Amino acid sequence: MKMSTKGRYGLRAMLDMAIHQNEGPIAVHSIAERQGLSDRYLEQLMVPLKKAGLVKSVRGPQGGYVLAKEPKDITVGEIIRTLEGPIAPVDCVSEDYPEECERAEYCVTRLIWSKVRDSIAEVLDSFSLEDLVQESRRISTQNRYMYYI
Amino acid sequence: MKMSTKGRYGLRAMLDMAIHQNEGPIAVHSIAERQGLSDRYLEQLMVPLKKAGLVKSVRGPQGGYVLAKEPKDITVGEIIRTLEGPIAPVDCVSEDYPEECERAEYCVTRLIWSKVRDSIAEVLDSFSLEDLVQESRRISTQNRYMYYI
DNA sequence: CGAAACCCTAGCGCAGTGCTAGGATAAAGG
DNA sequence: CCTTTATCCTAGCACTGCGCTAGGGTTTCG
Repeated sequence: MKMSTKGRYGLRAMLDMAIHQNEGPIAVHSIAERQGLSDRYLEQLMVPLKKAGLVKSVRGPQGGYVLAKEPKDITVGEIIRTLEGPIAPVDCVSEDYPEECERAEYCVTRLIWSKVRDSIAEVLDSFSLEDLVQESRRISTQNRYMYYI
Repeated sequence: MKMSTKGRYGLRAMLDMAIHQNEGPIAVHSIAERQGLSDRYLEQLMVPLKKAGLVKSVRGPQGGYVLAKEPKDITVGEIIRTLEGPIAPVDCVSEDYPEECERAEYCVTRLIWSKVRDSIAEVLDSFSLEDLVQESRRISTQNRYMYYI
């Protein structure tokens, strides 16, 4: 039941972009530097994010990535699903195309997994990037007006 | 964010034992047969369950495993934690010994992960084996009094 | 004594993770 | 035009854990 670095790094990158939203396109290497991540690896995570319509890219010098929507319209759930796939503690209760076994109809444990899935989704969908930016500001102003993520 | 077969098979085995609780010690191979699992593999899952005090073993012929507590006193959460380890979508919010990085204090995304952890734990801890047995009976009586899991 | 069960350890193929690497392509600035 | 700066695209690779299989050893009942 572990989240991979894809979801974690991706969320941090998206939050970083939301915080620096008014600074024009942001290069991957500058996000990676601030976040202490490999830029070549982070680069790869931007591909699905772009495909999903969460970010837009600008090529060439002074290029980089921009959020494709307002932070308030991007939920954590969207980001995680884009990078980690549909939420599913087990395949038979996947949000997309659950691979139900022949016992599914009578499966009691399956009820548990679907409740777990829903509770995870509920948390992830209840937070927008905007919420995280505000929370970040709140924490940071308590610490010499520095932005930490 | 996937549960491994350890937790899934283990929970099914425990539920199977709860359903056949009044039949004395239950051999691993009979559980495996009913559940369609490899008995040698299931055998290995019994080791941590025994260590955790969830089941007791009886050796020799007519031996097998018995629940060490009443089904109502065994939660799904206990079983899953025993087989999958502490609940933790990421290591820095593990229930046991979170490996906090130096940014933990100011980390906004960490707040999300801790809420995810809590919501998972809340679901898993709210169900006992007794609950599942009853649910199983309810479903099964709708289907010719057969026990499905 | 022998069969039936639990117990213990080792190994192994497979898939996914978390990168690194080498380039190709586009665009802005001189 | 040409260099620089960035995104884009593909490949590969070490490592880890998963999901078993296998070969025994040990206890206990009839």
